[in-house]
Amino acid sequence: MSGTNGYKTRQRESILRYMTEHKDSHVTVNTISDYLAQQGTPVGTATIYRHLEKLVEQGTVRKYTVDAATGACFQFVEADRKCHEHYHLKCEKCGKLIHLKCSFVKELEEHIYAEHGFAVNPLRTVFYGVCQECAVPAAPAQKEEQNG
Amino acid sequence: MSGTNGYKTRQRESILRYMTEHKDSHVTVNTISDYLAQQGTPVGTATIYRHLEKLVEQGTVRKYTVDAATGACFQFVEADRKCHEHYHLKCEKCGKLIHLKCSFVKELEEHIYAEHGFAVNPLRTVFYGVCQECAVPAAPAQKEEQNG
DNA sequence: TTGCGTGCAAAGGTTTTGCATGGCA
DNA sequence: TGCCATGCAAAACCTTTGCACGCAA
Repeated sequence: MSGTNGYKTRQRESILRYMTEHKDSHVTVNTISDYLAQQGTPVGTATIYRHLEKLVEQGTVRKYTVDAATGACFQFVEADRKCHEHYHLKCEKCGKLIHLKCSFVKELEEHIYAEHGFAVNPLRTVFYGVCQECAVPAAPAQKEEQNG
Repeated sequence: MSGTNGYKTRQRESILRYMTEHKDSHVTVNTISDYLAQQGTPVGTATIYRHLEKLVEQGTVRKYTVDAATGACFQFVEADRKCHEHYHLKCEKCGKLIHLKCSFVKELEEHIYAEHGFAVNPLRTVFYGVCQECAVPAAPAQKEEQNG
């Protein structure tokens, strides 16, 4: 984190560009790898992991580990946006990820810090539950797959 | 649940007993496997996974996937307790898991349901952040601890 | 030139699966 | 007896690591 943060390489550019161009979606290393390969600018898996690790440390990218078999999901984080007010809701049935922009959560965050001495990290915290569509009793999906 | 849920076997009893006796801590499959082996009642890894999977579906056990390398953590859930008001705070630095009993969170839960149409599942939701001890640069709490 | 960045492959880990056997009902 | 449960091992998966080479600075 001190000063210069690495060389400017083709691989780094490709990864960073991909992340910025997909800032609203959650992607896996596999997704990135496949995409870059199709674009004619393939990047080794290990390299992707190494870059993503640094980006997570910097706070440029946030990381979710939903499942060990599925692998980790990464999402680009804009420095300009108020990402500390930006939480996520993840539906346990359809796997959909919903962006939650809500001042109420911000209040809770302050409450937990003031009363419980715990500084919540919105970048990592995910609310699990059931979304509106999946809650409809007409279609009680029991065992759905986990997509992104 | 759908009627009879499997045979009553020694392995099943061992796993269930272990989970109920460790309801306050978070254990991995490896932990369970080692413990049962030491107790003289070894159970195959695959069997543990298969049982745990069913227990998670039933809601008897909750599952956390912190890291792909570390593996999933499982915790027994008591049906009697008001677990729907019981959230968890997990420190990203020392790994400590804190139980949060707070009416404010309950309010947020209702707000999200009413305003955003999303039914939060407290059994699965974990707030990530930094605990009081680790926030002080002088004395960080012990590492790698996963009880709670 | 210096030393980080990269890719390949192997190693490490957790989790799943196939199949023959064992045991509950 | 019928069929689920079990265990073993292999497979599948994501992720990390070692090493030789390439390339930015």
